[in-house]
Formats: sequence, C-alpha cells, structure tokens
Amino acid sequence: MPKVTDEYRIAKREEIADAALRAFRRKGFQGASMADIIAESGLSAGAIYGHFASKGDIILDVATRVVGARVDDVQQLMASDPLPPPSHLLRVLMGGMLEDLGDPTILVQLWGEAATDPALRDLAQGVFAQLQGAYRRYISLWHQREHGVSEEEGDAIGAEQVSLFVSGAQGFIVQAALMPDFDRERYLTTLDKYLPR
Amino acid sequence: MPKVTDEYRIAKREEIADAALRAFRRKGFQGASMADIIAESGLSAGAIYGHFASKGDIILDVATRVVGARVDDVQQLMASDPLPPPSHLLRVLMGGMLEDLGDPTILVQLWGEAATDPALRDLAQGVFAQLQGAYRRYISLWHQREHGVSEEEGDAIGAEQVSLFVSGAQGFIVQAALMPDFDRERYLTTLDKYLPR
DNA sequence: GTCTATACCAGGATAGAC
DNA sequence: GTCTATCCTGGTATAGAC
Repeated sequence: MPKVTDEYRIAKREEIADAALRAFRRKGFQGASMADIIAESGLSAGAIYGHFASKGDIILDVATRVVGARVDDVQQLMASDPLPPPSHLLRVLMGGMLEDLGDPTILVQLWGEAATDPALRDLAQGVFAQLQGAYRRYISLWHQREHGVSEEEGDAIGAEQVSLFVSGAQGFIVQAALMPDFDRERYLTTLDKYLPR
Repeated sequence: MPKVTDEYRIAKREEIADAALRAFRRKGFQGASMADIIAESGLSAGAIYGHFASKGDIILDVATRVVGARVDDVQQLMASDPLPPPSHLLRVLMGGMLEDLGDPTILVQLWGEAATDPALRDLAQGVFAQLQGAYRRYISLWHQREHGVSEEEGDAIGAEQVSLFVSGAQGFIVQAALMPDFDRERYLTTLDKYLPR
C-alpha cells in the first residue's frame, strides 16, 4: 500500500474530526447537522463521506479522540520519585484535559449521549474503568511509598478512596462546564486541603 | 375561569410530561421523537399540541420537574436538632433524587443538553446556584452548632467546603448513571468517612 | 478524491372533522 | 379537546461528473 496515500487518509480524517468537534461543541452531537460539519470543514458532503461512513461514525471517532489519553498521564506521574500526593494527580489530569479540549463542556455532552447511545456508553464505561483502575493503583503506590504500608494495605486504601478522587474529577468537569463563576484554582486548592493523604 | 377545566389542564400536562419523561429516558431529549411521546402517552398529536406549544416546550417542562424540589430537602433538614453532619445531607439529597427519578441517568442527559441549549443551561445554572447556596448555609449552620464557631467563621467554612459536597453529589450522579458496578451505599459510606466535619 | 445536485425520509407541526 | 391525515421543512446520504 502506498505510504503517502495512507498518511493522507489519516490526516484527512483528523482534519474532518477537528471540524466536527468544533461543530459539536457549539450545537451538540445530535444538534449539529452534517451541513454544519461540512461548512466548518470547508469541504463538501462527498469528500466527507469518502472518509466516514456516516455521521454516527464521525461522532464515535470524535468521542474517542476526546476521551483518550488521560491514562498516560497517570502512568507518567507514577514514574516520579518522590511521588506527588494523589490530589496532585487531579491537577495534572484536569490540566491535561483542559489543554486537549479547551474546556470540559464537550465531555458533559458526551456523558449525556452515553446515557442512551450504546456505542458511546461502552466507550465511556471503558475509559472510566481504565482511569479508575489507574488512579486506584496510584493511590496504593503512594501509600506504600509515603506511609510504608504493605501492598495489600495500599490496595485496600486505593479501593476505598478512589471514588473520592473520581468524584473530584467529575465534579470539576461538571462545575467548570455548567457553573458560570466556577473558580478552577480555588476548587483544586480545596481538594488538596481536604482529600485524604 | 371554570375550576374543573383548569384542574383538567394541569393534570393533562402532567400526564403528557410523564409520558415524555419515559420516552426521554429511553432515547434522550433529542433522540425521542414526537411519535415516541405520542405512543408513550396513548394520546394523539393533536391532543398533545393542545397542551404544549412545541417539543421544546415539553422538554423544558419535563426538565423543570426533573431538577425541582431538592432545595426543600435542605430546608427541612436545617430545622432538625441535633443537626446531622453535612455528609448526611448528601444521603438525603441522593435518596430523594432517586425516589423522584428512579435513576439519575436523566440528570446526566439534562446536563449534556444544557451545554448547548440556552433555556436548559439557565435552568441548570439556577438550580445549581440554589442548591449550592443552601448547602453552603447548611455547612455554616452545622459548624456554628457543632463547633461553636461564629456566624462569620461558619460562613467562611461553608464557602470553602461547599464545592466538595457538590462534587460528592455530582460524582454520585455520574457514577450511578454510567459506571455499571457502582455501589451507592459504599460510595456514601466513604464520603461519610472522608469528607470534613 | 472531491465536487454539485438531488433523492429520499424522518420528524415536527397543522388542518379540519367530530 | 381530541382525532386522523397530511403538509413541509430540514437532514442524511448517494449519484454522477470532473
């Protein structure tokens, strides 16, 4: 297979997905029409359907890009020595998310769609499970390092506390998306202060 | 104006709104068609448009019913003596929410819609602000009663800690809606244990 | 691969009879 | 107030030329 053509296809899909993301951000996944995506991309209907089979196909592709990649942040921070406390991981995750997405509104939209769309539901559940597992292991490791507990004890603590940090992330996202005078820094500082170590 | 007719109109609107809620729960606010709502209600198109101006009108009415009424729970608990700790308020709010809605999925859908629909955004923001304010006052009062701090100190603590409890609620809702093996009781117990008093 | 033009259909809303 | 039947817009996807 010709190398140039392959790269072109991938780049084109990304270009279209980026345009679609902008349209979805403004009007929602269902609310944005193919005409919106076409206008946003500067391409034509024919061009887009040459790269995606359907609008649903585009949504799934965009959604996958949107939720991807946060697990890597956990892995990377796990290699640090000394290990920052678990609440600091929240800062890193939210920072990376904001850098990728600009603002978290699209994530809340995605969750809403996931409630009724099976493909998006599976996607969201998979990402939640991955992220929760990574965070759980991080907490366990931190307690082993910082408080010298055994691996078993660390795992027990991780299992117990992880939902607290997951809520911290989800609360950040919902509040940043929907509460107009949300103060990101203040929120993260409060969690630093009150979440367990 | 004839009394019977007025009551009839109100009851009919509620009947239609209930049917619409069932349709929205299954297919989402946008995803459910008027045909779905018509089928679910057992009525006809003409009958429904006699009581609602448009589908958007129905959505707004249903959404208002869905998010209403939690603030009352805070007021009611505020009259208790002794006052339960703030984390217990979370139990009451989530319990009331589940009793009203069956499950929290519809709330996540609502938040997602609110990201792009101005009317729903205003509704959600208003409810968030009310609920946050009530919770803030509850925390303040509890600290005055339990730790004997001044009203000013209590208010400062409330302002600082409230986002923590709001996240606790939002995290509960997201996780209950989208994480398949979410354990409600375990979650609330963990929050009892770790959230500040 | 990409364009324009269009087929085709779903869905919201109305008309008019009862 | 409610029904049935229908209009009509807007939206997805395809056909066929380049």
